[in-house]
Amino acid sequence: MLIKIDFNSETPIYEQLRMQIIEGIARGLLKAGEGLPSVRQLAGDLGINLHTANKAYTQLKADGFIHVHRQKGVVVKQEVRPGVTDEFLAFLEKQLRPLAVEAYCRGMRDKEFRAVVNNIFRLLQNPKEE
Amino acid sequence: MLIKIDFNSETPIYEQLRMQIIEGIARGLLKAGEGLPSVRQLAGDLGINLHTANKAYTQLKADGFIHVHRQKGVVVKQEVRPGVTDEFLAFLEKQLRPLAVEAYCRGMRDKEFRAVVNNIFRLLQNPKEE
Amino acid sequence: MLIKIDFNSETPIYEQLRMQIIEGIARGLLKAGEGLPSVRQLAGDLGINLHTANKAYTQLKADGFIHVHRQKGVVVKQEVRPGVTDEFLAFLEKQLRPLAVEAYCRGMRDKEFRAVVNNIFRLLQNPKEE
Amino acid sequence: MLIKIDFNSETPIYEQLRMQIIEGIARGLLKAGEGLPSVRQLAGDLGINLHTANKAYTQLKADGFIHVHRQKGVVVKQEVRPGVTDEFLAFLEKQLRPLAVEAYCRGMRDKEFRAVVNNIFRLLQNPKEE
DNA sequence: GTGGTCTAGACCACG
DNA sequence: GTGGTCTAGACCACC
Repeated sequence: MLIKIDFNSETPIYEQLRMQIIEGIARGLLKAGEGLPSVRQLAGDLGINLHTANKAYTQLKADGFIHVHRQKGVVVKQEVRPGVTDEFLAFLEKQLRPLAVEAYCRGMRDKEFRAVVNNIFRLLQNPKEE
Repeated sequence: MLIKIDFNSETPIYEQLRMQIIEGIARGLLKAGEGLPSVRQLAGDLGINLHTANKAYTQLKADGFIHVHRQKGVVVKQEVRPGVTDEFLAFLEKQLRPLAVEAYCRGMRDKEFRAVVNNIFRLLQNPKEE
Repeated sequence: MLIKIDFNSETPIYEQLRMQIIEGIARGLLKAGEGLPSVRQLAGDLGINLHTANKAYTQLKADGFIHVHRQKGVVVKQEVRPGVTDEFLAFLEKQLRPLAVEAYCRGMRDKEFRAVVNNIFRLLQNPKEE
Repeated sequence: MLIKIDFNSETPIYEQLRMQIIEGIARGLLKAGEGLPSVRQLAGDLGINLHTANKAYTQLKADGFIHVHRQKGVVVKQEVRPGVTDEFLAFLEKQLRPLAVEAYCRGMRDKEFRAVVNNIFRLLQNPKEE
């Protein structure tokens, strides 16, 4: 899977990294059991610091998306994913609201907003590369 | 309109302030021409720093939501808002994607995700206080 | 509350820090809402690096023991604690087993082992300093 | 006796190996004088590195659990084990404390904690396989 | 070779 | 002043 970092983005590098790996898992580009590059290699390939790459992995590990195999290295987990907790729903609503508000204020209505959402989900369910 | 600041939130205070005022305008709680409290008063009421309140107002002014009237003080603008530009659509998609991805990865499907979106919009279109 | 770091210990500094703060909360030495020193001050006082202190705080935050108040700084949380999840029970059993095994092998029996456990719990329920 | 390695575990392989052999001795599955597989065979069977298997044996030898017989190979020792020294008690208390603290903080009380301990000991005293 | 830990110095946004 | 992020260089244990 190809990972791209936007060094000008406001979102931290380790966060971009984290999200793209999660997206890879969600879309099936990264399959359960598949190995991921080592922190050193990943950092080298992307031209970022070892610790930054490590931070992304550490969080993914804490969230149960990946785990470290003593021989295979870093690997995509197959078992339980976090799931849709009430906590997550609250988080989602909180994150979504400002976006919806600004969209509404610019004249966008729910129908158009949902269209954007649908586009994203269609992409997620489509396993081939963009 | 009542404004509430969450001091434990990760989102900066000035940002919370800004969003709540925009939301007030969107929902019609703040009408065009209506006066807003001065920076000093707002800061005092909410128990926040002067600079912080000022930052929110400055940005709202730059975005064309409010303007400063020589006599009435800070008032809500009546003119048209920026509208749904292609730029905004791209921005929206970029912000929405990581949320959708994580939701999807946790087992949420488009239907459930849209339900959350609908909830928010229903609230926006309902002019009475929550 | 007084915190002491053993620089010769095998357990990482940030882990010692984390455990002592959790212990402080458990024993009631740190009460809900109480403020904790800033990372910089804590690091300075203990003679450790800023990042090491930060790592402890970051994990405590992720586990819901503390949170960052935008004005008061780092604060002990009052709300929900992690709770006794099945995950934690499995973790506990896994950690406990090697200790029990070695104790058993040295001739210790369950009664004596429980005595040690009871001692620790008695200390926890006793709010005054050791 | 059957040995199982968890390659995803945080505890090093050689440590898992060591603990399982000690547990085997404790439970009477491995009797005094009984022969153990050679380093080569053990490593081959478990699919681990030679050094790793060797490290476990070396430590077991140093701790007086096994010894190398010129002809029989690696055998379980029959002599007495170190016993419950004050040193070991201190060690035990130090290891147990963080576990008890976290458990307590999650709402677990001594009774429940002891129940977990009892489970482990019951297993140890039961000579048949799990 | 790997990941984990610690240190150090720098910049930025927030209040 | 605070916490958050990024970079850098070093050491260690494990395999």
